Amino acid sequence: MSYDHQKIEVEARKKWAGLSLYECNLTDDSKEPYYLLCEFPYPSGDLHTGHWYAFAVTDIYARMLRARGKNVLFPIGFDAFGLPAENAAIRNGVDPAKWTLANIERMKAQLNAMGVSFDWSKEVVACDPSYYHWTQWLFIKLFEHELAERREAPVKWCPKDQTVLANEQVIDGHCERCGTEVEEKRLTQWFLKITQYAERLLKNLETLPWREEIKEAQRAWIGKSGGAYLDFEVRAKSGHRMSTLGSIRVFTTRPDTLYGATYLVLAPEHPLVQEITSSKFEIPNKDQIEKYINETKKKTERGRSENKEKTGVKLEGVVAVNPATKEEIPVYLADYVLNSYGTGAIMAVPAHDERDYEFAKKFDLPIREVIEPLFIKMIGSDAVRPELPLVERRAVVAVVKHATEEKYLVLKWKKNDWQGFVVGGIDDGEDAIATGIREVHEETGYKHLRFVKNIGGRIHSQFYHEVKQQNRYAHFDVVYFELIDEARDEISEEEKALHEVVWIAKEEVSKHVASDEDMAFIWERLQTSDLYTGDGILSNSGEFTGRDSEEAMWDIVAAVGGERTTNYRLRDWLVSRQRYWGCPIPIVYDPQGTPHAVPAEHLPWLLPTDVDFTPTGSAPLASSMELKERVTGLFGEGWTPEYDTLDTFVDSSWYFTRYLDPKDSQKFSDPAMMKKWLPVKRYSGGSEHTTMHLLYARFFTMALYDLSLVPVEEPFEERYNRGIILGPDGAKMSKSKGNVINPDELVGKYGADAVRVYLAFIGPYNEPGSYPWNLDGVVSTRRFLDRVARLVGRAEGPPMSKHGPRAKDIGGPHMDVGLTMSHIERALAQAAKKVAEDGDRFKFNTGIAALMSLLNELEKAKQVSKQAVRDLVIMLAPFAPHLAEHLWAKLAEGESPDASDASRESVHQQPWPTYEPALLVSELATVVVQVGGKRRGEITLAPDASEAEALEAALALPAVSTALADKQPSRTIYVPGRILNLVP
RNA sequence: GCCCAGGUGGCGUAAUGGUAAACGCGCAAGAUUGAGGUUCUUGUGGAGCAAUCCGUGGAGGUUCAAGUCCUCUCCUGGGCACCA
Repeated sequence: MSYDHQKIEVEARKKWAGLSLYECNLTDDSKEPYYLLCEFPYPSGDLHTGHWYAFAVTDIYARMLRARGKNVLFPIGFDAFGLPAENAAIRNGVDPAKWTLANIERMKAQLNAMGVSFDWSKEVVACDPSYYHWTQWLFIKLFEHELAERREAPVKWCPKDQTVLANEQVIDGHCERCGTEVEEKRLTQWFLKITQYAERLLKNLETLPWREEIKEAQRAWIGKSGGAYLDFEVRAKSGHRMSTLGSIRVFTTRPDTLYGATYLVLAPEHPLVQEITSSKFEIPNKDQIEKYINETKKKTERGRSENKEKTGVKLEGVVAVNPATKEEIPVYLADYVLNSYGTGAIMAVPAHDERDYEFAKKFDLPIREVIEPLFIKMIGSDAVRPELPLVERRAVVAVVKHATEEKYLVLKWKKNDWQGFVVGGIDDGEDAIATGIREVHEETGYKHLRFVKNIGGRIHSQFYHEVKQQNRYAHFDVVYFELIDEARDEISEEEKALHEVVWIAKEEVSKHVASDEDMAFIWERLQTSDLYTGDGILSNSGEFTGRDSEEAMWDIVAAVGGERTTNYRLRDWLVSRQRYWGCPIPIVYDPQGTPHAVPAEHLPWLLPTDVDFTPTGSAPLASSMELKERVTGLFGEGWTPEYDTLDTFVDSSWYFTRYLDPKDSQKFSDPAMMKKWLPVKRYSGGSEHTTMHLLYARFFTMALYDLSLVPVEEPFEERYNRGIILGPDGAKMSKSKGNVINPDELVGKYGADAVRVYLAFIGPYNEPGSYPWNLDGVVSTRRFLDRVARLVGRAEGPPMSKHGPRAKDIGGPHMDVGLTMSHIERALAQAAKKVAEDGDRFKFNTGIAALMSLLNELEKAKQVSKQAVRDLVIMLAPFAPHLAEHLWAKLAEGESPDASDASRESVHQQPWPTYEPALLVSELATVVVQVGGKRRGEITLAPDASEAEALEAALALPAVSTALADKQPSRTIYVPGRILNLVP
């Protein structure tokens, strides 16, 4: 027997509509407030699986919290400005407003069909003038406090469509609509100064109880790096002499490598480039430079980084002076340097930076090593012993290649298992090559070596020398030899006893030297390049040579008059959009072109409707006569409107405050309600909003907090990112793959409740995983709901009022043996606890599992009290709201209506089942008996049985005595109610 | 390349350091049924007749005891990415 989901869904919704169950009374102080928030959707018109997952599952928690006595605010609205409406207008000539509002109506109906308990009385719609009135008002507040400003910035421009493109409309550097190559154009645009808040946005993350990965993503996005500004004098040729032209300021995180800076690189957009090329100075390759700058302009910043091959051009006739070495070094333009980060200029240190290295190799620039690696052994038997002094030694590592084969010489030390290349101390007056030859001869007998090269510079190593029993601080030269022939002298017995000489094939060497960090480093360096990007000991660095690079870094900055500073990857937030369907920027310009905020009495600053959407090369609002006339009428001749609209992320940066006072025409929100309800207790959303939306909303709140407009600095106390639902094939759902599951179809077939329960049951909600959609899963959750319906059908027992006897008091003679009423009571208590607790952690999958277990117990019982079934239905109600409502009514059939329950007509008004805490402690516990950690049996005891009792019971088990072989355990570990481990 | 999160039956997954696989799907056998479906019962990690042994990506380690803690490693997913 199966319930008729379509019928009961319609009936339930009819009932709820009459009761206004979900409307939150914001001013009710009798209950604890709980603000549960879902990201408001874009009204695309279709509710897809992702929406179901986002809203239906979060709704379970909203309903659960209401049952548990909280005053729950669970609002919803629409993020209704945005590109799709405008695209529809361009394609089909429909009015974006009409298109959007029609979609909203359709989505509302779909949302209600999910059985979601949103409080529609708080609804906000971002494109409604009553909402964007306050988006504009808040923007003006930011403008008045100089947190919004105008600046020139590039936009992506499609020359064929004559239109500005949003970043997401640029596919691989081409226009998504016509495929034309995208160009960059500079326009004066509005920015919000989020960078001023970079440090606070970063700092506050420490105190937010969010998942580490969400915080980490935000940290990466903010991208803080400490470093210094250093100034390089620039000289250029004028006539026959070089004369000073000024200085170039660079930003570097590695001022310790300054002595290795062998050239400078400027971003092609760097202001000095313009200055130099247009000045009287002689730049022989001016044409070449201009050509390069133009080529760069065509590329988007993205395109510049996609082409990994380094490009650039030398600024001929210009040199810079390295402030440390006083050397003249060349200056290049290259697009691997971005004008928007740091100062748009870098000092290039090819020996210690990967990108500079690549560039230097390509343009044949000098590579000067100034950092030598230092290895300090921290673990193992050769770890430095802190109590002993360090003994410094000059030494050599000799890497020797076999004469005829691709094999390398490795020594295996017998005493301590160490293996590596030949190592030896340099004697007085000896050079590294001679030392290498001598050591190889002494230790291996080979006598004909050909010196090939030094590998990199010196390396330094601190370790404990086990044979010599002292701490060593060795400074190694690394020399590479090839064997000329295999001629070999006999080696001394003494050396033979120390180590074994082996030849290792090239591929195997890394395995043999892996255990020793410096040997592994040497081998790696021989195989690849002489690039080293780590810290270490300074070399070739004048007075700083020999010092630790990290420790000497700020002294070097001071010595050249540099300035310590911090840089952020985060850029100011560009909010101007050359679009129609967005919030108009409430700014007008006076005849001199100075921007002024539209006075508050003229807000909302309405979006004009007489607009031509056909792309003409200027912003759509520029075509509105009404807007022009409005401005002239209000402010006078010569005044002009701002034609850009705001990024939709601005709309969504404050909507959660509007829910607290959605209809207010006097202020953006109510201060008392904000004080009571903010921050949002739990914010449920998608991981795609981890950086942009979440960071923007945090910035907005922080800025408004500073302006005393909101009472909290951080808007969201908890943030839960949901996983994603994949297609049945395990791939991301997409129309082109044909693996899209349409929820409507399943809802029609199995009912909204079965789909809700399935989505909740599929896995933990708040983990970043992804779950393939499995059709059988919906069938199985429907089966579970059918079983509950059947159980209600056979429920018996005396009618129970709220104040009547609890189930345990009415046990009586018809109980099944072993399934006493108290057994059922226990099962109910455990479920009530677990479902609530798992709900708090958004682990609805195990919550449902607990309900299924409870159902299994109730089904096993021959007689089930109505009270027990009622409790089950109440706990099921958040998951399957329609069915629970139906079953609740069925359970009440034939009972005389109790006056005191008039307000509890719906199952969704019922309190969560309560239970005696004592019921959670079972009478008997199964204790596992282990012998030596292996399971040998189990005993059943009272949960608080003593160790002696447990031991006695355990020793009575044959398997235990066999395993003990009649010996007494030397030790016993007893965890009451869990385990008894006997250690022989 | 760098950073983060994960790897557990045929599948989704569950396990405060304490019986690995709860709950469900699938599968198998049986009961009910005129048949199919539904429903119900039982079984279901691997090897073995059994006692028992082996099992949480792999290799080590800590512990009386490790899926869980530590080290290394491989794989998958996500974020960032020429950010100086």
